[in-house]
Amino acid sequence: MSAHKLRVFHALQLASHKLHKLADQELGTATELTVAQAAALSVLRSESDVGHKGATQKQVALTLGQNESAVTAMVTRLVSLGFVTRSRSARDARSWELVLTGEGLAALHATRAPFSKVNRLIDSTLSREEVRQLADMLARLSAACDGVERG
Amino acid sequence: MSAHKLRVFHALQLASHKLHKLADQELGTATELTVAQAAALSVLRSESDVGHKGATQKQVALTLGQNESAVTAMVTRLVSLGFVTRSRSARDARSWELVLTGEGLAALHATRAPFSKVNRLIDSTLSREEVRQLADMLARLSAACDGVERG
DNA sequence: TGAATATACTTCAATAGTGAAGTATATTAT
DNA sequence: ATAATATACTTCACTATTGAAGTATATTCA
Repeated sequence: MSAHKLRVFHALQLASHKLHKLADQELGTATELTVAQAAALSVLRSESDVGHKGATQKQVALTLGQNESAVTAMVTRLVSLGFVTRSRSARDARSWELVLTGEGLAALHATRAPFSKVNRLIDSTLSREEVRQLADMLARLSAACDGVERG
Repeated sequence: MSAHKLRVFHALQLASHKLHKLADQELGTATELTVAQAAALSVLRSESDVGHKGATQKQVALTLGQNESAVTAMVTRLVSLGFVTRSRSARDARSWELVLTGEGLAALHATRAPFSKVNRLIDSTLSREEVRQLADMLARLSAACDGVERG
């Protein structure tokens, strides 16, 4: 009985890894970004859209479920690539205000086409209804993981 | 419409990452293995069970969807931890025969309890039928990725 | 107000993976 | 048999992440 659930965990890790690798290969030929970089930039885009102010590294870490040290390293790379600016927050001198540059936004747009190749693969594998169910289950699993920290 | 599929891809990466991190935390306190190491060892156990001979690095790489260079590094770590032996194959002098040691098998067994905590989280989030469907969809997505290499 | 505590970030060593270029052994075709 | 090619693995530089320990700034409470 345990083997059954272990299989789900392993199946999730395997599918995630293979799709990630495939997506990185598609991005590699067509864009200047990796999957991980695109994820970070898209968080900055959402956060900036909402508040007009830049996001903090803490916000990015929470959204992506990562440690703050991972975000420090990622943002350092993105800044040196010219896709993000990092300036001290006026409200809190401990935190940074991260803002997408024009180049960052353009690079993020350029990921749409290669990502759509991955989308087509998913579409050719799962029905529309299955995609909906999958997204729902995955969101619930993510939320369940968040609950563990506190509970 | 594209955003919908992108969400599934991101949801998969996020859930996978969070569950992986959680599982590593559970393993960390209770075992000598990481999730990635347990995955590699469990491939060796299956392959050994079948043929009585050790698996090759190529077999591990194919099973886990990884590059051979990743497996080289992983096996080096597992050998230095004493969980795997690596000896030249009699049939093919290019390849290694990888075999689980007693300690490796014991370490793998010790992961069962911490992994079952992750299982319980999955069980408390998804119904039995949903777990079945999820595993099925993930297996199909993995297979679809494999098909891309050739097609 | 000042001391204790919490928060935002950084640094470091380590694991884990990629992809490109290389070595050594096998296999295939001429 | 040998030349061309394929395969199994290695090495290297790099991205990406963790977790522990540290710094600097905020917040809270006595």
